[in-house]
Amino acid sequence: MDRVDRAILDHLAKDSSLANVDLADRVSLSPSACLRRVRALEKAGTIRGYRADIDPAALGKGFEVEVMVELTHKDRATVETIEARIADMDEVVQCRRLFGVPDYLMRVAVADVEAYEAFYMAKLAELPGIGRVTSQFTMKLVKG
Amino acid sequence: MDRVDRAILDHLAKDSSLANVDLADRVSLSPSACLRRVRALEKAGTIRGYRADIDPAALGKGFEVEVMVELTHKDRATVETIEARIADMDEVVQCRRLFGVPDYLMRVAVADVEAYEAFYMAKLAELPGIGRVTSQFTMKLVKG
DNA sequence: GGTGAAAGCTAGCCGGC
DNA sequence: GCCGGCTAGCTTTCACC
Repeated sequence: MDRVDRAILDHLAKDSSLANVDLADRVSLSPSACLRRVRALEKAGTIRGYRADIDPAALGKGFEVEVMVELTHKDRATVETIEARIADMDEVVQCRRLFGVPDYLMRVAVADVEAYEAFYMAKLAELPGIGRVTSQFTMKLVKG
Repeated sequence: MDRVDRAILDHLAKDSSLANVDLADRVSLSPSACLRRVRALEKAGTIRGYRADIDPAALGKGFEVEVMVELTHKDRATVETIEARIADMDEVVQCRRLFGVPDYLMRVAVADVEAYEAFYMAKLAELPGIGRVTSQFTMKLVKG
């Protein structure tokens, strides 16, 4: 893991459709040496895979909401039930259980406000042991 | 945008290193027809690009913290200064200004707890107009 | 780490439905 | 208008230096 490896990772993180010959050129290496490093990084698990970056709006997920959830009951059975059902919800992009308050921080992606309201009433509010739920819409994406 | 397009997006989102011939096979299309659809999706902006998925730990960013920030002063000058400086911080993976409380929700990635403490004291707490800051470590990534 | 040759893939052009 | 087959050109990938 040296300067060249980091340069390779940097380029591939931005654009993995880059041909190996071009990548080799940018990191000042021969194509074969470059490819060997890339394969080694894949094998070591440093490169976990290659993904297409899809516009969320095209999948009806252009509307993102940050949701903070607090529980009224935190017994094991309730927590396990909630988490299993959350993991099954297509609208939930990410969900983490925190150490402090709130208990859960999740990101929900749907088509629009109506879709969010439907999700909230039909799915989120129906979960057992759910207490205060705060849904936050982002005013500005400062970074990321 | 039909069933086949969605299948293509689904496959490429999971693994974009898939060769066009194999992708064509999985969506039951000829390679040429499949490639035409992929190029059309790229041109339309539905596929925004291709990225390598890098293990954060390999880049010294294996320790993630959710940070909620409230401001004491929300005048325009303060907000603009804060946001410009936050956008420049390598440790900040994502930062969004919310409509409600807290004012900012951000995700910070560093090597370990010590690195986070250093970031907190040297950079975050030094920003102008900063009020209550809550740093939350995630107990469990339920989804995402 | 670099060089060269073989295999594989992409991508444009054609006809067909 | 969209799909499938074919060929040309380039890229990946391997053995060897």
